[in-house]
Amino acid sequence: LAGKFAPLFSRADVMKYGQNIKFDLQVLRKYGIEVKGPLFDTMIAHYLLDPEQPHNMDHLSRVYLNYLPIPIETLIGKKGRSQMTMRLVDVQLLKNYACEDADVTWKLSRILSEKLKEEKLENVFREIEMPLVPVLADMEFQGVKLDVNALREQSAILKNELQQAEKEIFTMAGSSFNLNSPRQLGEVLFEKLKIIENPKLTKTKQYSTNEETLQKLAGKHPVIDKILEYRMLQKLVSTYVDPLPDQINPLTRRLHTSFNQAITATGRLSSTNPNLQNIPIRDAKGREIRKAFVASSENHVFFSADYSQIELRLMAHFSGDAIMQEAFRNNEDIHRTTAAKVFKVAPEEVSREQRNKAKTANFGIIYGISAFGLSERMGIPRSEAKQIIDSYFETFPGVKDYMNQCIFTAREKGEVYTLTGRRRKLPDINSQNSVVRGNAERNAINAPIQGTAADIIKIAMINIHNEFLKRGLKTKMLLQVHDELNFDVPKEELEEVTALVTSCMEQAMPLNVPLTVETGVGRNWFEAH
DNA sequence: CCTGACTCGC
DNA sequence: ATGCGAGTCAGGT
Repeated sequence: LAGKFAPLFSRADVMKYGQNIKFDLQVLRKYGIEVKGPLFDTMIAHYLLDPEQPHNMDHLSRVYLNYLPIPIETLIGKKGRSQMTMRLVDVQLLKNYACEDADVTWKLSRILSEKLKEEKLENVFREIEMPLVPVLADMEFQGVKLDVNALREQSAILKNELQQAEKEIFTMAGSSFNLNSPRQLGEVLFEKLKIIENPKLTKTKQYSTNEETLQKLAGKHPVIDKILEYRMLQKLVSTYVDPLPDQINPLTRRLHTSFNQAITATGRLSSTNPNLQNIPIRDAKGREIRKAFVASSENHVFFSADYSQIELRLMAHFSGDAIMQEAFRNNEDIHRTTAAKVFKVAPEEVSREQRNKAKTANFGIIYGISAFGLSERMGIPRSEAKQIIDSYFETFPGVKDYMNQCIFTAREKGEVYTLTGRRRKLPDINSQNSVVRGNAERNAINAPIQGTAADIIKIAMINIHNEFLKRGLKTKMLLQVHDELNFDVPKEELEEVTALVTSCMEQAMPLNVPLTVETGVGRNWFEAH
């Protein structure tokens, strides 16, 4: 049956409609059918119209067609052990379901297509989101090779350290308990050992034992450092080292993530099953895990390319701030330059501490931070934080104006936009509740920046994918981590691919500051990054 | 099966 | 009380 439709699917002049059409592409691919040409995904169309709403078909059908489709549960049962597969469903029931599914998708597409046009979202839909679908499908299909032995070795070492830490903690605490239970840990620390007077509580009145809280208590009792060590080791083992090998597909022997294109409020992708966008890097022990993400063979290398400071560069672009733009045009170390200007010292006189504070301030700015937040983050008094912020805005007056402009636009339009016209609605921007309103104001500043960065890397991915195809390269794009792309490259293609990827990423969108890309290469992700 | 606390990434 | 995500575990239903 699939064969009869194959010629239609391969026609570049026929639009293919679907709800979550990446899934259909992948199913058809299993039957050797390559789908070509323009796509229309109702899920993604609705995501662009209102990213924070649900995008499942039942919801869309109810809202736009005033119709409740046959729930899939009536065919295959509820989720869980007893759920059947589509193959086992009576063919007459399946026919009704499938035809209705196609009909609802088509009817939705008529309505959503019109709305995209009316709301000036057709361009980002047609030129970015739809062309990205087959790119992501290819990346997911390709998968990444995992060195299982490397992880097994790490697992053995970490579990030893974990046992040792656990033993020492129980000795210091004078009893055993479930260390993975924050509640039990809190009772031991604050009721049994009584390490401080008035412990911080969570919103549900439990003792707070999170990392930030424990860091502040580190000097009070030697057990605290051990607990922090235990937490780190436990996280590495239970989230990465042990589960990852179990998620390898036995047929392909690769790890295949899913990239979700219709989840985030800002336009970023997200990654699940497994999430390969949060593999550890900051901590040395965690970073070792990246050694297990390897090139597909001895003749291939793992190649990584990431944007340098893309969000701050976008702040410089949007704000038009002359000082910040100049720093990027001269390819300066932006945190050092910021520190020099904010603390009024020569760039070469900037201390490590000053640079770190400037770095925190730069990130805080993108997120719309307050003096309070900055003081917490830097571990300094609020008055000092306020001085830094004042000095920051004196240094970069355009940034301050731009931030106010974002909030003004949001109040007027009830939404904010990225460079491609992608939008985020901000219904709370005029809320009477200052907490709720403050949140919307930070979104108004952050969403255009984070969202434009997402637009840019999506454009780069599409162009890179097309160039690979056009030039007949065997290199495969594997992973996207928000400002970074990773590839499996045959050694003989490395030179060409490095130039091509760098160029596609740097030239993805013209801005009034340059975008720069840093690349790395090695046998694995650890070496490449 | 759900929620909260926690911790990993950009 | 700085933005955006996902996974694990405990502990409750």
